[in-house]
Amino acid sequence: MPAPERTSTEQVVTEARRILEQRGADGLTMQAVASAVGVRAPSLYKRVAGRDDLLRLALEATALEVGDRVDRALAGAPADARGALGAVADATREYAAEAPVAFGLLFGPLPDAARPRTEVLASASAAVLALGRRLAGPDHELAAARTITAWMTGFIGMQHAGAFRLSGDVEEAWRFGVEALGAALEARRC
Amino acid sequence: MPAPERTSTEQVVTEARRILEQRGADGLTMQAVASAVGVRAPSLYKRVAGRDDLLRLALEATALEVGDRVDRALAGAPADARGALGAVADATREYAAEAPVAFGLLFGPLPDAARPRTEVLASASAAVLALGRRLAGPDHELAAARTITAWMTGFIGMQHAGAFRLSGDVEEAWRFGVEALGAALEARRC
DNA sequence: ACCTGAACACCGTTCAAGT
DNA sequence: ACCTGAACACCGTTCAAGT
Repeated sequence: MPAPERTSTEQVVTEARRILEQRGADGLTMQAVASAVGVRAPSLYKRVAGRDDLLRLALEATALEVGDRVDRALAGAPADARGALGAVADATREYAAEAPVAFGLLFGPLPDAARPRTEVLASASAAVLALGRRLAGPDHELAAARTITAWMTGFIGMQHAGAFRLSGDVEEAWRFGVEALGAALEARRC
Repeated sequence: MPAPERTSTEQVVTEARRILEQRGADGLTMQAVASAVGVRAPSLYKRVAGRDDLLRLALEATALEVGDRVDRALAGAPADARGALGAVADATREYAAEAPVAFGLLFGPLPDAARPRTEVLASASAAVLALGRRLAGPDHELAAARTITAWMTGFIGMQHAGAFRLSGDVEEAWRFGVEALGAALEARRC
């Protein structure tokens, strides 16, 4: 005797991401998600293996969206490599401002079951890898891409953690970093 | 009628940090800490306001220890600014390897009550501020310090999140970043 | 003054029973 | 085939009662 589906994995993940941003990581409970999609908590286990699995799906969706945003920003970016770096960095930072909780969790300490799979992270950062090659040349493409990603995610994390609250111009520090990194990576090209 | 103290705030925080690293953030429960220090969970509320408050104390202790390590590394570092940057970066990364969970949480999304106070983060990063001045000069000291901290914490976070798992030499990427940043920041001095 | 057991509201998760 | 209520083990937190 079939029973009608009252929700879908997609809707479950969408609501999970909304709740994550609105109520924080602690607010992401199975009951909150269930009530948002109109079922009871046990029904969610037909769609996901558990809370950590649901968190992983939410974070992977976030990672893929970051990748999309970066791709789109690159399409409309200046032709020079340093201009492209600025476009990638700004697009990433803008996205992070829209989904700060998920973005912050992406590179933080997580239970294994909640950790985004490496392939998903890799596919989401393919554009940054190409940017590393444009800036620093093929010999240093991976190291350059990692330097860029590390700086961006670190800066954004510090900003949302309030580490910049006391003083100084955050925008200026961001532009300073973009320009310093762009110059440094180009100088390493061989 | 006084009752003897069976534990202390210091011991509670020490055990909380140990449990945090051994069992992860989810493993840090009031009951686990209470049993480690030899009392029942409700007794912990004589020492801390709640779980988030205890987490904050643990993270602040971690931040101060990072600062100590960096200070000591600087004392034995080469006299040139770029050598000092390498010493600071390596000391930070070594400490993060010893306490990856706490270090990763430090700049991640946290409930307000668990977030380390800005003054504590600032005092722990005073040495990096001085390093920023040595590298980039007084006009850019804050922006340079933020660039350094952002890159270090981002890199370390990515490493522990497993973002580097697939390929490439992580050590090479780290040294590449240190050298690129050192050169870039020195070039901005005026 | 600190510690405790008992209690409360809430979790994640399992599972037999419904349709 | 999916959904549900009931149940279980576990949380954080409060508080009256013990010493």
